[in-house]
Amino acid sequence: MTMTNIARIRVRFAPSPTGFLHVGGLRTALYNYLFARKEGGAFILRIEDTDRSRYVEGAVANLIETFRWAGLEYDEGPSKGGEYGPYVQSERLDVYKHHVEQLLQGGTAYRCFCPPARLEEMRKQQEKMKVSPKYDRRCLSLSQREIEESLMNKVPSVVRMKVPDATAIRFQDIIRGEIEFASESLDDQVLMKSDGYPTYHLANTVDDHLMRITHVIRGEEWLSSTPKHVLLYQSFNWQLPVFAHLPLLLNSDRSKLSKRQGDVSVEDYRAKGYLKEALINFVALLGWNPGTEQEVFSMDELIHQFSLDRVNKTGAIFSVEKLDWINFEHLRKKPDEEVLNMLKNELAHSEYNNHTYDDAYLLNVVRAMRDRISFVKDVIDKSPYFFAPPATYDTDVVKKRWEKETPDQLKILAEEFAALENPGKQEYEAALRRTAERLQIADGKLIHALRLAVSGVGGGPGVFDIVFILGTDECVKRIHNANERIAK
RNA sequence: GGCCUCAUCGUCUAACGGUUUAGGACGCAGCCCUCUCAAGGCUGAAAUACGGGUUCGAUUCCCGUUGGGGCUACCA
Repeated sequence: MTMTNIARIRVRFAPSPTGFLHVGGLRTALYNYLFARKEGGAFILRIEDTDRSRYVEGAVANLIETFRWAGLEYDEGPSKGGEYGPYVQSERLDVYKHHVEQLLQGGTAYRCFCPPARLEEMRKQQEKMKVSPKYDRRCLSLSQREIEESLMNKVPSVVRMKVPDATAIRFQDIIRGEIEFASESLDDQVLMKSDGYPTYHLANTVDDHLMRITHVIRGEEWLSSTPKHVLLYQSFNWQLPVFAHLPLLLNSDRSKLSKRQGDVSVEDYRAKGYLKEALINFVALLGWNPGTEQEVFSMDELIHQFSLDRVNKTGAIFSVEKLDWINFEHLRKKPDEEVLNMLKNELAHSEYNNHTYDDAYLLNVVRAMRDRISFVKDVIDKSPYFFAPPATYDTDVVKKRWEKETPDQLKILAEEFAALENPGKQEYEAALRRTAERLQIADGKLIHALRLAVSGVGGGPGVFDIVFILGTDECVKRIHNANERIAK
């Protein structure tokens, strides 16, 4: 029996449904997930759709599907439910209304009837005078009667937070230590918009409290809004959660990771053929490391080793070279049969989708190619000759390896192959070496010519592996083809 | 501009005042292996932004400079 009465750890990922899940979002979600699983806590998904103008149809379904693909299973959230739902903010409007009312009563918030045009004009003036744009609190001095009158006349209004004067707002961040803001630097933030929807600041803090969130783990872009949230917690007299602001993911020029400079959505990487294990592994390492030299992790290993105090502070550039290597590492760990299934799926979506290949054949192809690829679809791209006879012959290789006596030599080799009975890889090799000796040419010369004839290219698995996989008949056919089509 | 924040190889990072000629990984180059291409093995080039302190001793602590980033909406 321990003396601690610390509540069960609860964390959340709270995206707004404005499009596809960003890799930065994936990392934030992952750290939340890893932390929850490591600590035996709960991982909650909450949709922050309070900006109706940016809402994208289908974004939530897409997000949920991406989570499912990535293996980020949430304990509470949309289409799953939970004790503290609903988990979609647009379904919680009455909750926010109620809480804003409370703030109004308590005097830590006030109504503002200023038209947008006035605010804009004011902001322009302030910028011109090089002072930081802030609301001038004109509506703070409205009398009760004036407020009621405007309300009655249905003058559009918002509710603003009343930031206290001359106060230092301090909070602890697990990753960054103590952070302090002067209240003067804070604007009287809008909490409730004129359309009746809350702003992020209000909805987010109210929900975090109501949903018993213990740790707020989010991107660094929220660091400067945190004092506003702290103020809100204080106004409600609520206990502060623990904050952890994650370093940002950056473009190669060190600006905040964005579109226009390459792929940023998880879907893009999924479509390119990256394994979910690789993407997860890679983003986990962007801002965190276990302190050992291990670089390749399964999800379970990440869960066991993850800890927030090994998250670092510097933004990390998302560069794909290492991701490719990690993908290769994860791919090579998969059993042949699993790669086979992925290959069949790739074939179904390739130009060879009207051919059928039997599993035993494809399994041989997989075994021959697995060390040579980073992506399953590379099997098709790098060795199309396993799926159709060569359509062309690499001209550089032809120039280097194809001589005028080559066709005759290959013809003899083909006859030699044809005479073999149920040959294996070794028998093909023996036959070739025998032939080379008989013709008094170097083994290599015949090998290279054979490779070109059956595959059309100069690289790939061992040539006897290729020949064995293709089979005698196919190879003989291809040799004759090559002899006819390669002129020199 | 203001506020906040960050600063080790090209990139991801290790080092929590001394065991450091600053370690690992990706990428890059070379060599070995080899029928080619890979994989694998070995080797190499490559970093503490700058300037002051503190200390017997600073990558590590403090201050400043510079540079980067975030925020500065009735967006999240």
